[in-house]
Amino acid sequence: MTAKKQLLHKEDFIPHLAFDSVIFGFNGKKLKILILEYRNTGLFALPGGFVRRDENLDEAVKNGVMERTGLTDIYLEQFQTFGEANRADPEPMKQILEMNGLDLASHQWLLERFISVAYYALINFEKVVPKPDHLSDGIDWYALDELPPLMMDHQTIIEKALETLRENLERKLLGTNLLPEKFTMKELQEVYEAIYGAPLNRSGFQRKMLSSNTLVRHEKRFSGNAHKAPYLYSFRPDKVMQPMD
Amino acid sequence: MTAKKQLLHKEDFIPHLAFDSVIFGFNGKKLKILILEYRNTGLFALPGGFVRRDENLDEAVKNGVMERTGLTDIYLEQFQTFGEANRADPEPMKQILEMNGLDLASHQWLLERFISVAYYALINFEKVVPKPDHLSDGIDWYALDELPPLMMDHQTIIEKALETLRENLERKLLGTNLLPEKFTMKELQEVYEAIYGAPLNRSGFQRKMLSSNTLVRHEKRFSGNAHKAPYLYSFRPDKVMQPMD
DNA sequence: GTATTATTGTAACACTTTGTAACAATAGAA
DNA sequence: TTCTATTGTTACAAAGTGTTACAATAATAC
Repeated sequence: MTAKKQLLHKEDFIPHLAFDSVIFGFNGKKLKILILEYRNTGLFALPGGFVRRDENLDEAVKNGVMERTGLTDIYLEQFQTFGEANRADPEPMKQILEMNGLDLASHQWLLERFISVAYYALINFEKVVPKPDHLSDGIDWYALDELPPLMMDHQTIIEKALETLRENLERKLLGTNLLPEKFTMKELQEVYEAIYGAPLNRSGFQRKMLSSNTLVRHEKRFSGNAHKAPYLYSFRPDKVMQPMD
Repeated sequence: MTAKKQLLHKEDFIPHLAFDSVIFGFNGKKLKILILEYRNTGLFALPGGFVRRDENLDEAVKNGVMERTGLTDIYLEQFQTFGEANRADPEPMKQILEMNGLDLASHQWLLERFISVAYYALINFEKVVPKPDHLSDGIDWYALDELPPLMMDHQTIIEKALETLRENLERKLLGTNLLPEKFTMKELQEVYEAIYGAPLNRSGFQRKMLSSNTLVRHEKRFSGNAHKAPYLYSFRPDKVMQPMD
């Protein structure tokens, strides 16, 4: 057997503090989330990480999400900190360390209690090439209604993320971040419907969007189908709320 | 000189983790906040504290706010975690420790970086008897536009708290928590105006509140003044959102 | 008693927003 | 040329909002 590796040095990180990220993408039909699968354990979890001793919390999360998605410039929003004393069972983490051939003694700190600051991210589905982290061998998109059983309180974290996303959708024009630069009114409506989980009235939706003075109309898009071609739109950049301000 | 005391034992608490509370009260005219003044330092700060190693985060905050206000059953809501690497300057904390005659070596951990989870509380102004904590000799109500200069990023924390309170005011019927059990329509309107910082239309406010089906009308209140007596109202308990769920 | 004053509850009106259905325009296929 | 699916826009009713007006009324002054 090879010597056990050390990967996460205790002295580099703030102890007992972690972050988790709920990374939303929209594939044209459904709202999806990136989920990690840990090597040989059958354990699924949200992408997360730890905060270096001299690193801003926001930066740590930004870096973590960048590494998983390959994207810079990501819409990221902190939504809640989870601090129940018993939110983590150390057993699964122990399994993960063992399966990765890591030295248990020097990674003991990972089995202790963690307070986790949770963020959600909105990304353009088409641009992402998901990449597993050091401890996992799989990362994949899962629809909200087809999630695997998740570690710890990650199911709760996702539910809270979705709740916050719904509350902020219109106020912060979050639709932008889930769509390509230019999109049709129908595509925009489908994003809204995927997030709300309910159909919206086509006419009313169009009227509200147009009257909100947040869209710029561009050329039509000819899809090759036998019907009237829709206009393309983009969001007025000055109307879109920036992340983390 | 007496031997230096030890008050906060490092081993009892989660390191690098704190909480701060923005405790709102309404005195009938203005929205106010509880601010601590540290002994002989001229330093002002939000009431806060640390989390014991086996204690739920929410519980730690609840206990902290209970100690400052003397109230149980407080409306508390977590709204943001502040994790900038440089949010704290260790000097003021050093001063506070010295002025309290505390042993610097054993309290060294208090001078390190802290991530702070911020909560706001809404309380019935009349019922509170504010009590300073161990390190401070003063605690007082300050109107939002008359705050003293505050330590660290506490001014930012207050602004964010107010922003969140405004966003949640109607959706979560937060007005209840700042008023006595029974109140007049005018008093309710004054709470809203204090939070929004802007006057509201009397007739429209009344109509909206009554049509929202969230108020119960009780007997009139005769104030002894020469005009029509207003009805008293209370919120329908089943309509009021509970804290922390 | 009666008049007076300040405040409250409610109605009235215009105006805006929203829900819903309808209709004309149009890109491609038959 | 006709047909089909989808889109942009209009029309109309219903609901909601901003504003003004007015009647009701609790205490005081006379």
